[in-house]
Amino acid sequence: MFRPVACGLIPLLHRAFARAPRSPRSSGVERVLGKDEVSGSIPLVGSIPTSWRTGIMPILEESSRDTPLYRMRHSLSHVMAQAVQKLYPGTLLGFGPPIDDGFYYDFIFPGEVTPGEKTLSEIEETMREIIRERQGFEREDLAAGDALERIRGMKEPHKLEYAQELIEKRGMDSLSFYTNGPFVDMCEGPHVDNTSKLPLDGFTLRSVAGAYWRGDERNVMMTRIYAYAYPNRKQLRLRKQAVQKAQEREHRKLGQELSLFAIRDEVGRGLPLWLPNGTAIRQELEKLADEMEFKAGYKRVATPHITKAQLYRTSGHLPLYEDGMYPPMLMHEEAESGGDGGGEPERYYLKPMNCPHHHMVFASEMRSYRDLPLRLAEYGSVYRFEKLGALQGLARVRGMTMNDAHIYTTPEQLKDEFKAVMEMHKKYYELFEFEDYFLRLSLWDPEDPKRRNKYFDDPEAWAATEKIAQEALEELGLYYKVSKGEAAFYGPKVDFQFRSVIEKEYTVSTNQIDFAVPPRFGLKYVDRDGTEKTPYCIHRAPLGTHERFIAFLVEHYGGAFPTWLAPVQVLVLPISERHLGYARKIEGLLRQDMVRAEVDESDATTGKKIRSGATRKIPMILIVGDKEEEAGTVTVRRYGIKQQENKTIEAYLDDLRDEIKERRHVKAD
RNA sequence: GCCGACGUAGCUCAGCGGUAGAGCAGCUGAUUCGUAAUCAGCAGGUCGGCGGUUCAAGUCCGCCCGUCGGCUCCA
Repeated sequence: MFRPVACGLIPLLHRAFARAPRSPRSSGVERVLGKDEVSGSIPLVGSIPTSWRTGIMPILEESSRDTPLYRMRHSLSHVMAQAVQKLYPGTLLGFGPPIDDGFYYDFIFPGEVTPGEKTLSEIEETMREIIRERQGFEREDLAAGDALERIRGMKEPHKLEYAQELIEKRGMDSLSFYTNGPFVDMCEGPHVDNTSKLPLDGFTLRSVAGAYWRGDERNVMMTRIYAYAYPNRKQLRLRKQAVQKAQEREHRKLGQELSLFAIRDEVGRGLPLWLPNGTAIRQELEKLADEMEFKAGYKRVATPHITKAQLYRTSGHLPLYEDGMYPPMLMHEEAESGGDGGGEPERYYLKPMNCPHHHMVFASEMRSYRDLPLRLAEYGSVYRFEKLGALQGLARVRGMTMNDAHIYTTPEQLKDEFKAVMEMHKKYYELFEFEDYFLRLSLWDPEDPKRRNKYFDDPEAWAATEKIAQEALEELGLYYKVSKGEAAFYGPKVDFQFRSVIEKEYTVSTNQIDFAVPPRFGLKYVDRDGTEKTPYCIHRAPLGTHERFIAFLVEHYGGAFPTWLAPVQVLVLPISERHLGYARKIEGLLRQDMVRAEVDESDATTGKKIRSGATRKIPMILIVGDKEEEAGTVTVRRYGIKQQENKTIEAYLDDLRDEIKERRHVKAD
């Protein structure tokens, strides 16, 4: 929804872990794509079809740009540009592509004019006038030189810049132009043949946003106008309704309604307070990770929140990520270690990642090949100074606690360990019943000028580790998308990409190979032959961070958690005051079983108490009145399920224990 | 950080130059109730903050802070 359909690129979406045919050998680097190719979207309604949900490997060929929907949206974007230039003469153009639910166009408005959302309806009206004029779209292909001449005449500097790039860097020998009415745009097309084909009531201008030219903050800030566009009013309305419905599941909204977390400016932006309900979920996740990691041979460690600068110089993080770190605390009482004796104060940083500390744990004693693989795990809290405008509820924060671990391996063990981590992800994802996500294999891009200094320049090591990561995916039969230039600075990685209900894409989990940092720390193990060797390191976080992971869980379950995860698992509901004693007795039994239970002690009516429990999405309400008290039973009313059950207390407790222990999902009606 | 929109009670919102309102939540009382809202009362707001215009400012203007939507970055 947010990304333009880029030109000439074949988007691939792979539903990982799908029970689909093994990915053919030809998948992978042969299919390396540009780093920003389309990723489609959850098709709320009428978007470009993808198989995000169906598990079939979708390949949107270039021809998919030539759908009626695409043409319609693209042509509407030209109509919008024409309308804007009519209303605000002198407005310059950027890009104006169709997107998954409509289109946008980037503009630079002249002088003091900065249209806000109030002017959108005016632009919309002008667009409708243009559509009614029944303008024809005419295509014209010009040879490179003539094309440049034409664009110079159009006085569109950004179009010119792009045209020059197409000709000089990409070697195109001609460019195409589309004319409709008085409006001419350099554009690849295709378009509808006449504006009369455009739906007068199928589009609406949605928002005004700033956008840097070509997405680079060093460039000029343009004004982007977004629009929804569908073939007719009904589909447009469906889209708007779907967006509204999605917002009801948004973790920020549910987080407040369910009292999971709070972000207070008094504490700091991006620094969430975990309320008791949210903390219960964190504890359950930590229990789960403890169990999973213990069984897989991981060892728990615990490391401090602040550390001397030298550690991050050694790791290589400081020069690369200092902007992303909280500024240092200067300790004037201590001379800087690793300094030149010039009396500089010691600098301590809040840790932005756990790996350097884990490397120090590795280095704390002599290691033998017999110690490997050594798997060090920690739910570690880290702090990153994310940009103000980037913060987003729990999904992007400045303080977070990560399901982190570092696995030190010999070269021979690397692939198997990497695969074992993938398998662990699979177990987790099956447990949560996640389905809508895809894997992204992120590789080195030595050509990327913006990041040339980011990477360790060791082509051989990159090639070797990228091969291992790719083979691991292939051998597991996983689908994935390749993204050049998205690797970590220390090695290739596989990211697990999810979309939030408001269709933002996030990395939730990650599995990374690191060949670069262990040598910088001088990490060694003594091999079988008595020589010292440097281990590889795997960084992995299947449960990501509590913050982002829980944000996704909230949206995934719409706030209605399975019993094992629910902040309040059982609400005991006495019919009247005389049943309070019995209700409290049951609550006590549940508490002794470590079940998060409450009694509704209000004097509201039964209907009101049920409503209030249901509003809190508590998985089970136990109704206890005369019948139950006499028979020693409870009446179980599950969230979202009409059919009630009456059970003895003992039977209920047994069933509940099993359900929680097995972390079962119980489907609503 | 940048561009735009928006900030009224714990929550959802009305009021848009002339004495701050509603519903829900909260508290008190009555009610003791069998499956998604019992009734009544009370309390709750320097209308985000600071300046300005005006006889008079939630209401108009400016700056700041915050929230949301984008751009960028990332777990």
